Amino acid sequence: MASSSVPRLKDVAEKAKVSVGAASRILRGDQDRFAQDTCDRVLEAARELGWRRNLLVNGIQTGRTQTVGVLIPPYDSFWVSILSGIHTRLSSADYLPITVWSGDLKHMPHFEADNQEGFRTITRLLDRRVDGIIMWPPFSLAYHDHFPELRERRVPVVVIDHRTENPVADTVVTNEAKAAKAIAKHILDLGHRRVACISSRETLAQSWALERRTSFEEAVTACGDVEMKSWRLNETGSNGAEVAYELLTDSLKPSAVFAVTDHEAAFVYEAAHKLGLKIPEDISVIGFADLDFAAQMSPPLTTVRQRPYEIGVETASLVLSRIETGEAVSDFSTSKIDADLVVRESTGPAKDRA
Amino acid sequence: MASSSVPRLKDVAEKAKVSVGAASRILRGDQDRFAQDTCDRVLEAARELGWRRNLLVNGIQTGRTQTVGVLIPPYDSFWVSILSGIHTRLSSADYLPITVWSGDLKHMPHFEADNQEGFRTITRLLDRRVDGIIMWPPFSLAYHDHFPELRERRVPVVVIDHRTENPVADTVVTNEAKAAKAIAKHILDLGHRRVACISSRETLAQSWALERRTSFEEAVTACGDVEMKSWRLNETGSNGAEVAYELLTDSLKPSAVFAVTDHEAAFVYEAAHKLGLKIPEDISVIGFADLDFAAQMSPPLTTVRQRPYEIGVETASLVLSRIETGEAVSDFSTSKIDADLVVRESTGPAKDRA
DNA sequence: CTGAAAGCGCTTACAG
DNA sequence: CTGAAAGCGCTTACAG
Repeated sequence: MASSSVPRLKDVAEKAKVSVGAASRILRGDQDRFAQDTCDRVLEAARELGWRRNLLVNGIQTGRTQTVGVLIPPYDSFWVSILSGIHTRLSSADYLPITVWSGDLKHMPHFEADNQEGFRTITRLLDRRVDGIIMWPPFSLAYHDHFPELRERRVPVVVIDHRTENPVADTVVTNEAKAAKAIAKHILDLGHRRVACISSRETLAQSWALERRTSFEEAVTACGDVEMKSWRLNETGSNGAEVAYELLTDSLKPSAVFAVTDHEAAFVYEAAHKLGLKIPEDISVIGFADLDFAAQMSPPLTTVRQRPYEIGVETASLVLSRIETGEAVSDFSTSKIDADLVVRESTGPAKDRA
Repeated sequence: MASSSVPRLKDVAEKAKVSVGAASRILRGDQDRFAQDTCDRVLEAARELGWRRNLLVNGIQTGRTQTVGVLIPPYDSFWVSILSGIHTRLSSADYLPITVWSGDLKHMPHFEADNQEGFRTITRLLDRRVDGIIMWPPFSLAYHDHFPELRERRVPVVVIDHRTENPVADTVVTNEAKAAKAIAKHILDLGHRRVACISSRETLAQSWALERRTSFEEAVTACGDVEMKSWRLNETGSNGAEVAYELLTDSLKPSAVFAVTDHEAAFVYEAAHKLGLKIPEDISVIGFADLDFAAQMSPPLTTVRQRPYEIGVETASLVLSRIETGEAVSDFSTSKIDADLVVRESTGPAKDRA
């Protein structure tokens, strides 16, 4: 039957017949300094009124809001798991994430359409005084562009899957080189010597794709007698099916294809189906990420299982420790998380060794 | 080269040689009352210092933080699209979502393990003074349980896909009855007369499943000469494959199965495959939701496409308008969003009409 | 046209 | 052991 909606500390203090200061101290646990009896009265009053500290006040007093801005959309199961790791880790430290992503998820490329827009989004978060920010590649670009203005806010930023020449933030990535070697070994061990790679668009926001492809190329060509050739999608990423088709019908006549993510692997499946090529009898296909649909494909896709949940946890831990330290950093760190080859049924021995 | 990290209004005022009050008014756009020259100085100073209003202060002064708590995990593509709709709508009103979900997404049932935990989560949001809350069913249960304590906070709550006898919040749901009729009509038109339904667990948090199944049963049995029987999963939802198997081998010998979501439909596919039953030749299967994998199944699944993005937008609009109005509501509303039958290849004519 | 003052809800030295 | 006062960053009647 309380008439005022939200009880103030003043109400508690009055009810317990103590000063606001005393009430504040007692409710913060500073109980040694007060008479048992006083403490009881205050605690009881607070309970009865249902008083809860206004965390916003803490925010303006300490400069810490215990919130972290998270600029990652649930693009696919990889990013969803990353988000899961972030949320869990943040939650365990009693931090809350504030997430921003607008636009229909079906048209994800929009997320990188406009660095100006990205900057505005980052600014909105900063206006809310988030203690730190975690972002995926497209926003990292916007951040990089506006770094001079943003740096003065001294808000730690951790970026996932995005590396640049002059890093302006801590970074967490998958250990691409190591994974590439494992894939190359798997393919070469099966006897494949004509190898294709289908990459994604390799836009600025996809430095991971660039690195993944080149790491793979290096690892494969380290073995002398291999022919290999790489393809990539167009600017908008709309021609996956065509590129896959082109690749399979190329004069190289590849017996194995490495797709930079499972998404591209799906295009290869599609094209192979159209061409009447059997997987893995005619063509071996290997993906990357182990997205939720990979095991369901027919045949089940051989791929590299990244550790998105771990990436999320690691990323969150990194921001939290940067927040903790509170110092402006100049030497940004890079954490590399391993990934594991998962051999399923889309890869098999090369029939010919022409 | 600013030495102090974040500029205060005081700094701006000093730089522009005006009082803090004047600076505040000018920066809020109250420029008519001030000399053009003064305005320019203040605006310029603010720009140079990179001053940005501390939104937390607004929060404590007005009692409005322009944030909405969102208790929805990205469980599957249905919920992801809902989140997308919510984020977009909220963003357009310059509100920001604060999302909470912990626990590994792989073990989603945890979300409903503990209403006490759910209550604590809601409380954490409230402590941050969110202006409103949107939640999915498992949290709705926690909210319902603790409604008496929570009501005093006067924070509007909108619940998705959860209906109870005594609603304690506005609700947005799919128009189950209408969808059920469309499905029933489709199945009956194809000549099926022995119909099975596989529901989910139908826990308290799955009132939608209960309603969906019963709506379907009603719609089907409205046609006189039909035999129908329903199954549902066990408490933990772990026996989908077995239930599907059981259903297909039941003495009913159903020629069509309606699965309460595409997830259950996938179990039916699996069981049919094991039994050597062809879809749709031997058994027609129809799902619900049109999840991201539905069109990829073989054969592509006939299902009901819900409108999650629209549900998200509608839900967000509802909280926003409740926040706007600011009054405690007693007559909670229920919005029903339509869903559309998508006929693909998993349903076909009944061969026999025994 | 502009400033001084009180206030939002709470915390924390500083007195007593 | 407890209270009065100043302060966090900003806003807004109220004076002048």
